[in-house]
Amino acid sequence: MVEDRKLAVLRAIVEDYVATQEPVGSKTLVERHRLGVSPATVRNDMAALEEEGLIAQPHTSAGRIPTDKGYRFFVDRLTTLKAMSPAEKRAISGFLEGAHDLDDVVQRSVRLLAQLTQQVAIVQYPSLARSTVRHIELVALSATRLLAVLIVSTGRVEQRVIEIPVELTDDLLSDLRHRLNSAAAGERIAEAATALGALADVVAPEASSTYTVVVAALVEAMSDHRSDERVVVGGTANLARFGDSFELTIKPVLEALEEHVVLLKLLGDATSTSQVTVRIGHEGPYDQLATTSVVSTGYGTSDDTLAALGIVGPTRMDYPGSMAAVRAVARYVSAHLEEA
Amino acid sequence: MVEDRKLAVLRAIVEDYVATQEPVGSKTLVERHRLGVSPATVRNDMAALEEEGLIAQPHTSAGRIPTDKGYRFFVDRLTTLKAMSPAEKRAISGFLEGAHDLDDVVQRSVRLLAQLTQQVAIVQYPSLARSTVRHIELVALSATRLLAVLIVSTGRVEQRVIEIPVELTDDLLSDLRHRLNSAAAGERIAEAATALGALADVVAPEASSTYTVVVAALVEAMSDHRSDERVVVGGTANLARFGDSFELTIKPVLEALEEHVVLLKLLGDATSTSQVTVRIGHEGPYDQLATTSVVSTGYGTSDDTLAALGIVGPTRMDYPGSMAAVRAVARYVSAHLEEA
DNA sequence: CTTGGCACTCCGCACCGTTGAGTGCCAAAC
DNA sequence: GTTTGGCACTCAACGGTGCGGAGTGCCAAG
Repeated sequence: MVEDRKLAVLRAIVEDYVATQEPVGSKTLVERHRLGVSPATVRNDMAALEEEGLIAQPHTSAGRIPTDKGYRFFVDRLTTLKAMSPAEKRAISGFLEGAHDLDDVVQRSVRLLAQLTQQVAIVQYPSLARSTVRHIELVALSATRLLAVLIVSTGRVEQRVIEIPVELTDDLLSDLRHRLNSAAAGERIAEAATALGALADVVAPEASSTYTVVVAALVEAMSDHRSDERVVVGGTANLARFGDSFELTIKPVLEALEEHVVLLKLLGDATSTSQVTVRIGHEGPYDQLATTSVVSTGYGTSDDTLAALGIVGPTRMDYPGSMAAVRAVARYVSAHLEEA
Repeated sequence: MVEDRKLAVLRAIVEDYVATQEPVGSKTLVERHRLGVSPATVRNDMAALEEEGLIAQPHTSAGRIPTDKGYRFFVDRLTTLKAMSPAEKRAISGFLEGAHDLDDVVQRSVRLLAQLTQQVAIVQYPSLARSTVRHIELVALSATRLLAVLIVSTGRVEQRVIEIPVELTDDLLSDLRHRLNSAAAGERIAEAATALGALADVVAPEASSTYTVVVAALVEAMSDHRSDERVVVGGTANLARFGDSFELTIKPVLEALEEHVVLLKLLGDATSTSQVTVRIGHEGPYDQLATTSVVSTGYGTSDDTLAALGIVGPTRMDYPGSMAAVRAVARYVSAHLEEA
């Protein structure tokens, strides 16, 4: 009974603080939420909550704000994920509707997520490593230059321009094309790479040098993890709502957003789970981002998560709303990728 | 003689203000620049410059700062574009070296430009409309689904998944592929689109429905101006150096950077000229960006400018340096595109 | 366990004089 | 005619001071 009220108080503090961005005192609390008890009682509860490290006072004669631990508790125990309203659902699927390009899908997802959550959104490109080869195309640019194009199931396209040691003939080219595709098409990237390597023996000796460079370039493209590191950011303008000190809060975030490596680390383990993950303040790996939280999740086909997406915002954020939005967008994007 | 000194004073004011971000007074001015006259003389000159609207005082007992008109004068008449140092040149070409992808090139250019100028950098993707068709590829996904891939000279790749009304055969596919490529390959996008349309008659009647949908999809992809609107932004963290009021200066810029349409308007006419264009403060189309300037230029092959790139920063910026960097990067990127 | 009362703390704000950089103007010097 | 030193004036920035009020902790009574 008493314990229940304490949690209600914690919830009320979190909600109020998130809404007003100001430390919340006992009086305002009983006014805004029908707690049915007096401010004095609430004060006692607050003292207990502070004892447990769930809330804190910025200074003696101020109201309380939740600590990271308090938010954690709130997220883990006091939150049920809001479902999206039908209108929101329509908005989401409508927003993704017109995209025919992978770039398009990613770009739209970022905007969508940023708009829904009013935070900074991050979307990682689907990992090359976990997708399958759709097609390999070879285009002759000149007698000794070749463009190799690798088209992957998610819609990603990798290209390489290759210098060929001998002159190309149409026959050689179509033979090569055929061999490459029958070996690799439909395979997952890793298998495709080994399959291509294994082909080396079967080739007529006069073509083998050409073959070698082409395969090498393709394998290189397949194992190019740079492309896994591709990440898109949006909604930076939402940082304006922080209201916080620019130097202390916004600058580090902007800097982090510039560094894709950092972003990937922020999205972190989310890549490999379809659960929504929340990382609050100091729980993250960067001290400079001690006042920011990350809400992220993996997305991809039903079999497999391909990449992660999420949002970055102040620890003082609307967790239920953000989590719901992140989950919803991930689902819709996954569905969209599935059908394409 | 006297006129000359007045201009020297203007130049000194601009340079000092850019360096210190603080209004500059007559005394500091004679100390830092060897003007060979007394502060009182400088004060007279300043009064004259203020009369002409080239400088202004934020308040009565403060130093002077250049007006937009003052910067304009400085840029037009007092600036000679610094050449890049050999070290910088090496850095630039080295930075672009490893890029094999168009995405890569664009991405690297943005970072490069942001780093060189310490400002926010913007790079527009090469316009589809002004490039030529390199190759068209058709990949059968299933009996009635087809992936059409359009590869363009700049390295851009457009894809469309197409539902086919009748079952596909290998023969039909390779016939189609051959016809499409011989009609379109090497042509500029606009010509290619019409050439494809004109082919309609030549096709065997049983294939004509397939032909129609494929051509329609390709023409649609070619005339898709969304892709011309693609723009990449980098160096947002450099906004931190503004030191200016967040709400008044940084927020509007962040908002503008979110809107690609706005960005394209900012780059503006630069697309069609290889000259470096400077737009100072209120000269731009957005009132909210009255305290920011844009330095931009077109880039592309030697025959043709394909797109624009540039930087956005406070009106109080290092114009000679920024202009030199923008010009240099544009040149190197152009060269890089040329050879690929 | 809850509540009203009360003394206490301390932030935020407004007010205020001081300081100093910078100006404009003028009369003398070049 | 230009340049210069001198001088009075202006005004933002800064540090100190003094409330007012929100919020607390504690205690004794319900």
